[in-house]
Amino acid sequence: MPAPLDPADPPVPDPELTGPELAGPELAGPELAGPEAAALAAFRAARWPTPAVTVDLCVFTVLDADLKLLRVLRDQPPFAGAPALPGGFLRVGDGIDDRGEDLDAAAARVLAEKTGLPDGACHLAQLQAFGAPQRDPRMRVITLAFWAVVPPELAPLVAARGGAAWQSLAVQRPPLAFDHEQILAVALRRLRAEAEAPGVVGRLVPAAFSAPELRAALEAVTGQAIDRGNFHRRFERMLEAGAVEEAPGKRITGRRPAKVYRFTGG
Amino acid sequence: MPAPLDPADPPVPDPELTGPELAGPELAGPELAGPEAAALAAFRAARWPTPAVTVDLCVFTVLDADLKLLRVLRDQPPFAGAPALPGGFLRVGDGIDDRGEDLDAAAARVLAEKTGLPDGACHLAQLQAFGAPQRDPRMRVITLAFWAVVPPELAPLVAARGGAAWQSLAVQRPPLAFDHEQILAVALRRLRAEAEAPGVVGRLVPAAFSAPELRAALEAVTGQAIDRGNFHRRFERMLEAGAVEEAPGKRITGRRPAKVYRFTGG
DNA sequence: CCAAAAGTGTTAACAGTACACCCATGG
DNA sequence: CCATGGGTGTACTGTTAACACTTTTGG
Repeated sequence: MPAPLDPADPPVPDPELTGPELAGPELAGPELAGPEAAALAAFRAARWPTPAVTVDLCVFTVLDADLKLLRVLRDQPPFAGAPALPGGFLRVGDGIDDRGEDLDAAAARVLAEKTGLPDGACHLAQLQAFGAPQRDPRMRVITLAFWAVVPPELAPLVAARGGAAWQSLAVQRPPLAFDHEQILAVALRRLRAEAEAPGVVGRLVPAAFSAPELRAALEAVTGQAIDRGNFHRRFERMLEAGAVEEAPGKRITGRRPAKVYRFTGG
Repeated sequence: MPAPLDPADPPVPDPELTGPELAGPELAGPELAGPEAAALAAFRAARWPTPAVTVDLCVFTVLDADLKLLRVLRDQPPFAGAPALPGGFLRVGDGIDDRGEDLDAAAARVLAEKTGLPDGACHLAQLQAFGAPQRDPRMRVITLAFWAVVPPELAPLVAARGGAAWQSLAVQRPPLAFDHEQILAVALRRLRAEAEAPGVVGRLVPAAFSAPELRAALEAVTGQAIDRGNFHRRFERMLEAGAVEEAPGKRITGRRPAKVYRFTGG
């Protein structure tokens, strides 16, 4: 079971994260009148035990026809030294007046923190929640898992930042900490299922790409070979549908050069 | 945005739900020694603001070739009197020694509470988390949405219990409270995508069913007509694959009786 | 010229669509 | 006997898989 908790792991109470406790009665009242006010105050005064909520990211990219995952190395126990998914706490504010950030915004923020990439450059979508009671040995932590795809041209930029690095998924590797292997398995299924969806397939290759490059990227993602001829016809359909268009230039590979294309915004 | 909170809505602090606050330093230490103990204690002592976490269910059934949703009526503001998805709080225990229940277990428990149905009789799977900051006007609440399919033969049993009732999705209806319409939309997409998956299709019809009944159920779920002849061939493939088998008896409908089948456990 | 990779074509099998037809039953 | 609906067949179409062939390049 995982909690990213990242570099500034547990014992560093970020002033932005720590605030007044959740729903203290003395914080109860914003501006509300009528019969609802009583119910509101009572609702907030009742203290349910609440779990810690984190966001974990499965960030993928395809480099050199090889599917890679962004991983950090934990510097705190538990699992100190082990690789893990990048993640962070969901910002909740005080829960009453300051409601904190949306789930998607939290994922985008963590992604930006770990990669330094501008928002919108990557595909980012929610996977599901993971919350087995013992998934974090320290306390009850529920994580909202997201998956993301970073365009190959941007991938080298993220490695420069501290901690994070690209790990090939095609080779033997040490297991991820917590239940992150389980999360990765679900994310991989989702990535494969949606590899050809608009918004995803466009991030598997550079902005300008050749048909063989796209085929190789899809092969890297799905893990199985794609017939060249059959793929070419699928690609021609994408051309006719207007999903891709020819781009200027040619791809020089040492042998016969290939035409280059780009995905159309629309 | 939603928080089910259900009959026993906010101001009734369930003794099973309320416990010591999360991660008080005085609760820090179970049995752990070595250098990890310090980090553990520090981690637990640091208090992050945590959101309330609930579980909301989109429970479907097909009755009389009509797709229906299980809904409750709220008896507390906000949205008093409005229909809503059944739901409840995730049990977390104290988060340290008592870790509470798994997410799937929470969903199964809420489903059992609202329907009285035995576990395993229904298909139940996680959808995703919904947590827009203002989805509940009272405070920050994150809900883990699940979707479920109840076999038609068991559906009449649930209406007997308090509050919950089946609402047809084919007719005009008042909107659900909070963001439950948004959750329902996602759940419907998922139901339609997985309607023919094993474990789902078997819950759309009674244990003994005729081919036309299954066709009608799928039509009710997807909302569009299915050709009889084409469906028959698909059904024959299911027969040959061993997914379904003939059952004794005939379906007497007033016209020509139809053969009855049942889904095979394997 | 040759190897390698890009690009093109051919074919069979299969699944989906649309529609026509027969058969069994209750009234 | 007849209307209704269960059950069956057929022709057309589009997609996929498998594989052979041609073209273009660098060495």
